[in-house]
Amino acid sequence: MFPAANTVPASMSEPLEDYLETIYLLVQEHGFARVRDIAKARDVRAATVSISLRKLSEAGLVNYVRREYIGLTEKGEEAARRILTRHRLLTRFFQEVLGMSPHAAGQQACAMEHSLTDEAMDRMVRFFEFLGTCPSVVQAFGQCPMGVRPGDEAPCGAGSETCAKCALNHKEASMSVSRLKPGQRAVVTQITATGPLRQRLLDMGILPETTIDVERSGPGGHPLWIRCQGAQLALRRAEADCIRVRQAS
Amino acid sequence: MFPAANTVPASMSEPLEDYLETIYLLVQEHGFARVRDIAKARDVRAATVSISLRKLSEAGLVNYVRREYIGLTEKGEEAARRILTRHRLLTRFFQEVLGMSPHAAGQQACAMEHSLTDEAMDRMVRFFEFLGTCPSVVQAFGQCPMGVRPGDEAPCGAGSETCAKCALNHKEASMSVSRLKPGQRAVVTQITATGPLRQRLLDMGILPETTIDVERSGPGGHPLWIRCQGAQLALRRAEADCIRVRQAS
DNA sequence: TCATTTTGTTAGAGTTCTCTAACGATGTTC
DNA sequence: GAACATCGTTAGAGAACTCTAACAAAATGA
Repeated sequence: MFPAANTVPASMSEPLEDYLETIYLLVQEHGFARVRDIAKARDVRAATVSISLRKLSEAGLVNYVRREYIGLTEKGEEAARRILTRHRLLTRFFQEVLGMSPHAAGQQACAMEHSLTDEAMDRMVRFFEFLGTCPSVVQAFGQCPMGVRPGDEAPCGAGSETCAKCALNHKEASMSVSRLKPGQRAVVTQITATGPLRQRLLDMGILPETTIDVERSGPGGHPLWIRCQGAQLALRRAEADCIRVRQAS
Repeated sequence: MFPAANTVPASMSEPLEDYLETIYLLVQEHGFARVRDIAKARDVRAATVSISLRKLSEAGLVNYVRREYIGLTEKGEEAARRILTRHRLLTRFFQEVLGMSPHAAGQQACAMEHSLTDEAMDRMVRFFEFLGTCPSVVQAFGQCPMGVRPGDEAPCGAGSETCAKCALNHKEASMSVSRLKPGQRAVVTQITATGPLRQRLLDMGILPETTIDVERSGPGGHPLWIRCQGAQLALRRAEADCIRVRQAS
C-alpha cells in the first residue's frame, strides 16, 4: 500500500516541473531553497508551494520533511536538469537564431520547454551543431534586411557574435572530451552519439557551445568527472568518447 | 448585468483554443460541425464539448443555440485562424528546417501553438522569408552529416525540395499582391509591413510560401478579396501593398 | 524571557477541465 | 406509430492547481 515512490510518473504536470526547476536553480544559486523563495520565484503563495512539495516528495523527486530544508533527490535532479536543458536550448534558439532579446527569448522558452519532444530536441541540437560548422548561416541571417533590424529592441547582435565563434570552431580541430586532463576546460561542439545515449547526454545538459570543466579522470574504464552548467556529472568512457569539444582557455 | 459577450478575454485557455481550431477545421472540411464530430476530433466526451460550447458562445466566439448547428462568429474565426496560422508556421519549421516527419512536426506544433508569442512568430516568419532568398541554408543543413540521415524515419526530403523552390524564388522578380488580377494565383514570398499591420496579416494566415488566389479586386481604394488557406479575406489597399508574391501557375 | 515578526502548514473554497450516468430530444426502421 | 438508435444536455463528481484565512512553529529582539 505504499504510494509508488519508486515509479517515475509517465509525465509530470507543467507546474510540478516548474517547481522542480525552481528548486534546482535556487539550490545552485544560494545553496538552499526555502518555501518562501520558491513561492517568490514562481509568483504563487507559500501555501501552494507547501502542497506541491508534498506531491513532489511523494513522487520521490524531492527530499523533504515538514519544515526542514528542501533538496532534490537524484531522480529529481535529473528531471530538473532535463527541463533546464530544454530551456537553455530554446532560449538559445530564440535569442541567437531569431534574434530576440534575452528576456523575450527566456519567456518564450519557459512556455515551450515542457512540450519539446525528445526528437525535436535532438534535431534542434543537430541544427546548432550544424551552425557551428557552417558559420555562414546565422551570419547571413543577421545581415539579411529581414533579420535583426536597427530599430528593434535589444538586438543583442547574435548574428555576428555567434558567427565569430563559429568561424573559429570551424578552423580548430575538435577532439573527444575523454582526451582532456583534469583542470582543463573545453566547449562542446558536437555530440556524435545517436539514440538513447545521445538523448541521455543531451538531458544531462551537454549541448553545443556548453562549457565543460574536467574535474577528475580515472584510468582506463573509470568514469570521467566533469562540471557542466554548475552540475557535477560522471561520464562513462563510452559517453565521453561521443562528446566532441574544442579546447578553451 | 449581461455577462460580457463583447469583451475579448485577454487570453483564452488552451482547451478552448483547441475547440475553436477544431470547429474551424470541421466547418472548412465538411461544411458543418456537430458536437459529436468535435468530441471525436479532440478525443473527449460529448458532454465536455457541450459545456465548452456554452463557454465559447458566452465569449461571443461561437454562434450556438442548444441543439442547433455550430458556427464561428467573425471574432471566433479570427481567433481560430490565428492559432491555425501558428500551427502551420511551427509545423513548417519542424518539418522543413529540422527535418521531422509531417506527423511528428504536427504533434510538436500542436503542443506549442498556444504559447508562441507575437514577437517570436514575427521573427520566425522573417527567418522563413530569409530562407526563401538564401537557398543555401536549408540545403546545406540537408547535406550536412548531422542533418537528416539515411536511417531516419520519414526524412521527407525537406532540404533539397525546399531549396529548389528557394532558388527559383530568388531569381524571379517578386511583386505586390495588389498587382494581381482576379483569377490569378500567387505564392507569398515576403510581408514587408511591420508592427501591428504585419501582425494582422500574419494572424490572417498570410505566411511565406502560402498560396493566394485573387477573387475580386475593386478599383482604387476598394478592398481586394483573396482566398488563402481556404478562407476568404478582404485586404485593404495598404495591406495588399505589403504582401510580396511570386506568381504561380 | 516574553513579545513580535517571519515562516510554513492546514482547512476550506473556487476555477477549469474532464468524466460517467441518466435523461431528453430527434430520427430511422419496420 | 411503436421500437430502437443516435445525438446532445444536464447533474454530479473528481483531479489539479490555485487562493485566502487561520493557525502553528521558529527566529528575532528588546
